[in-house]
Amino acid sequence: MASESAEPRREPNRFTHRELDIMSVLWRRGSGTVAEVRDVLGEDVGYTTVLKMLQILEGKNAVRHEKEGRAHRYYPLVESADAGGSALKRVMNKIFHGSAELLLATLVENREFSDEEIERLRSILDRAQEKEDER
Amino acid sequence: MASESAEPRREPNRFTHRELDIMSVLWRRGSGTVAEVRDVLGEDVGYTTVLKMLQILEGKNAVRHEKEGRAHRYYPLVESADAGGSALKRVMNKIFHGSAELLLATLVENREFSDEEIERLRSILDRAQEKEDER
DNA sequence: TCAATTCTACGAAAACCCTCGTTGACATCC
DNA sequence: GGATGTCAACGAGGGTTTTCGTAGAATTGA
Repeated sequence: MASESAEPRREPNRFTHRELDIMSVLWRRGSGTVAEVRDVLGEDVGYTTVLKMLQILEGKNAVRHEKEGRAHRYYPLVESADAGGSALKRVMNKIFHGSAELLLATLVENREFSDEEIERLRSILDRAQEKEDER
Repeated sequence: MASESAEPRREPNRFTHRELDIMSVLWRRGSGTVAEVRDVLGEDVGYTTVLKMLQILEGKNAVRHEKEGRAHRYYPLVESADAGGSALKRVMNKIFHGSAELLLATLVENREFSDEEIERLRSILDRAQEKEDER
């Protein structure tokens, strides 16, 4: 039966939907007040809702805030690269059987890339290979 | 009779956590009974829990089942490539600012790929480019 | 036949996620 | 001063997700 070690702890860098919406804004802008974040999200999300989510995220150590006049300015503590790495790993393992190739194939299949874009993608692989070769 | 109501409907191919765990097993194995799925997930998930999730997934048309003896055998209806495409798009937009390059860079950074793997990734790009050139 | 096992069905509890109403603090403008 | 606007805090409501207890049907084995 279930080991009762308590901790229904979530794996790190896992965000719910709304949390991700909000983190996304902070990553893009670097920081944001409640009002600023809300502006980006659209007026159909209540002010207090955004505030609450930011407070929840703060409780999870995903953001921190500083006083700015009478308001709070929130900063992301979790890096988007980290969150992205976790998310990609999850997607790769759960959906693509752990295969990066399958993942990449799906990516390029679902979106039409121009020659230049593909060139840039290719150069990312080149750089990775150089690093590999150095070892 | 104005059926207005703004669809709280979820975008297609979006799975919750547990749902994804279960779909993942079905994608890997091709199909599974409740007991089989549960074996893969580990004994810390209750039998009836797995059954319930499969029934929920069936209600969402993500799986179907056939009778097999006294048990049910479940088959995925949603393709992993479709779910993967949606998931990648979401990750790319929310976390990587819509940039496939950033996504790929993070992917190759987080995991060490061998030369052969990188070669295969490269050939995926080659194929995509050929298709592009044909147009 | 009886007991144990293995299965589905159902319902509801528990946990979590998201939302917003309300309050009170402070600031500004008249 | 009083009205108005912006802000954080708190708490609770409602929805969704995840879990499991219980019941009953079918099968197996003694």
